[in-house]
Amino acid sequence: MGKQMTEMLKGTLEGIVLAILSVRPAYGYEITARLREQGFADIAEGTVYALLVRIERNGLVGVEKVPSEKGPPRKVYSLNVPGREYLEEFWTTWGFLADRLGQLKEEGK
Amino acid sequence: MGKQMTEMLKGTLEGIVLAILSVRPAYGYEITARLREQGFADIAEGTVYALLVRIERNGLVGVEKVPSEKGPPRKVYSLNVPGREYLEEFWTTWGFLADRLGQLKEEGK
DNA sequence: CTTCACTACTTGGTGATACTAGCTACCAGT
DNA sequence: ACTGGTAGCTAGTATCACCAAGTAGTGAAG
Repeated sequence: MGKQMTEMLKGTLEGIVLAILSVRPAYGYEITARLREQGFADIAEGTVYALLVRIERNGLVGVEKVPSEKGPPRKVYSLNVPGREYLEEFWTTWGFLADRLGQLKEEGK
Repeated sequence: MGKQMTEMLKGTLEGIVLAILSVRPAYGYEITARLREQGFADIAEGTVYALLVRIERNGLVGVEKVPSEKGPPRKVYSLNVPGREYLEEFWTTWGFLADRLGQLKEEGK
């Protein structure tokens, strides 16, 4: 997309990935692919991997190495309890923001 | 609020301010006050001023200096044509993101 | 008349985040 | 041997909001 999307993703991409992981565990390459399918066509692979390292370091996910038939072993991430709490906070924050924005959009027309 | 909100505001605060200006021209101090009323209690003044400088530099707004009875002269910003186009793009981008997030939230429960 | 409070704008430095642009490595098919 | 798909990693860059402090003007309180 463009610069606007890039900036908007700051702060939300983390929540998006956590939300994906809340459905079921997944590994980086898979998450990137799913994002692309969902319309986030130009999210760089490197971005996702860096984000995964970060949320692991912050203790929001657990990791398990699983061998793959095609290529190097996968690092499968799964949301843990602190991760779920963090995701809840994310939805609250997002809800507040979406409310304000929705209101502003109404006023603007 | 917290770190999540800070990060989420990146990219959206600009749109929020442009949306405020799309209703009618305003100056920095006024915009800050209005944001606080609207629930963005802890947006730093410096942040708003820096943002205004940026959108002026990017040619999205016009500026007019207006004397004030109380304090230094006000710099009144008004949205120009490129600014309105940019705001349109912002709403499109926001709409896309809000859609995806809404869908993800559904799947997650 | 000096201090305080409110109005109004400015500036330098910091931290967090996504992007760019590469790289390593494993496997299958041509 | 080479290509393409799978899978993960890294260094450097740009952008953005925040923090902290400062500059100025006005009016009211002491």
